[in-house]
Amino acid sequence: MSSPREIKKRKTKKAILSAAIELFAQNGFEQTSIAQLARTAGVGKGTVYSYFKTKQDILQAFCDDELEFIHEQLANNTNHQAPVLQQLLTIFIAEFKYVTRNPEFGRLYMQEIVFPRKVVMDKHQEQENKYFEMIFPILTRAQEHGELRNDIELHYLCGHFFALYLLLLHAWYSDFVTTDQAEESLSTLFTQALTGLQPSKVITT
Amino acid sequence: MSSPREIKKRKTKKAILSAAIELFAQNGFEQTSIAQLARTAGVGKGTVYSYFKTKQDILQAFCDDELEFIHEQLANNTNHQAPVLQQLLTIFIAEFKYVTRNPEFGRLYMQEIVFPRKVVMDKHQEQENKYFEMIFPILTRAQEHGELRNDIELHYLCGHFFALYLLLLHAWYSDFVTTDQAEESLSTLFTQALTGLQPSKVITT
DNA sequence: ATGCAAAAATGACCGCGGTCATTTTTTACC
DNA sequence: GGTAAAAAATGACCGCGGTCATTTTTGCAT
Repeated sequence: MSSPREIKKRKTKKAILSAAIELFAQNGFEQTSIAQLARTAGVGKGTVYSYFKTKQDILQAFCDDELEFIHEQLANNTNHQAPVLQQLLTIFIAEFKYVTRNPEFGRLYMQEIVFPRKVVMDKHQEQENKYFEMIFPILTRAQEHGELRNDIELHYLCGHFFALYLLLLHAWYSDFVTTDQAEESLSTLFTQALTGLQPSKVITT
Repeated sequence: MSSPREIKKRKTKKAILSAAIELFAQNGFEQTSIAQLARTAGVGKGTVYSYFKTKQDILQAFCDDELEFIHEQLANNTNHQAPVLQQLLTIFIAEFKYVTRNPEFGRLYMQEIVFPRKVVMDKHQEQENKYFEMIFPILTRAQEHGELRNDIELHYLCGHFFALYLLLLHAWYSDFVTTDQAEESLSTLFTQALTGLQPSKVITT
């Protein structure tokens, strides 16, 4: 699998991605043309399109890589003894910070993640599974510890928290909450979701 | 406000929107060019852009109008005595059905609603307020009836349900749930959100 | 080394969304 | 009705994302 051909291809792909990172960061996504990107990467315009289907895909590939790195970081540094609320907050806020660091990238990235085109579904499924793999263990442990109901399917449980994370991002992009307020808001939402939206008629211990 | 000029402008705008509806429905959004749209509407290409900032805005205007109509319909036909779960389900499923009828439109529409560009923020705020105006009364009544906790701010309460609605759309666009399963899934999610994700140590009545 | 087929790179080319200087239409005033 | 200023309509034009027939490079058998 490491024929000289493959090696060169990988190098070219890296070159394109490096050029993309540099130019996107410097001039923004929309303001960077493929021609310019190709020139910076030292390849022809057509070459770019033999490595990436669309301009979007270039951004997607970059963001996916970065996020994967962050997830690995988190996975290794998570305190599995901490309350589930704390663990999830840490993960989602880290992701939030990353996604909103460059609002333009984040917007385009999330648009594609949440409402994917059929074209990129395969990549998307794969990414989603990685996501589950990160969250599921935390939720399972929490279920075992009695922190979470175990009559709720893991996908649903995961969905609730993901949904609130999406809500936070929506609120941020709509200027309802600032970056400073993000953690507090998400914490409130998570807590409310845990305790339930309807009044409990009795005292909870 | 009804000077002959205004009247003609409205007529032109209608013509453009009508052409858009026809062509978008017939050939899809991406496959419809502004030149073609302008020809069908019987105006010049530039004229289209003096009525709408971007191609996206045309779709947005169309969807907004339609959804407003649906909301009015619902507002008049809602049974305010029904359980809050039922009322919310009716509204969100109606909206879901509409948004997913044409997956391509729905995707582009939701992408813009959930992660708006700064450019269209004004329109967006306005739309969001209309949304609150529809949901708030239901939630307030539910709070008064003791169906919902009244120590949760209305925006947050609204957010929880909206978040789960977004999750449903995400799941649908990711092929996790089919249209048939939508209502059941959303019902499950809403119920879980109401009762809470953590075990209640006691009996709820 | 040489020839040759497969793979990779290329840039001219296309139709598109969007702009803007110019033209056409409308309005208001005498 | 004449006319000048304001408003609206227009399409040639631009740079873009994306395609594809052609050229260049590569890997391999001789």
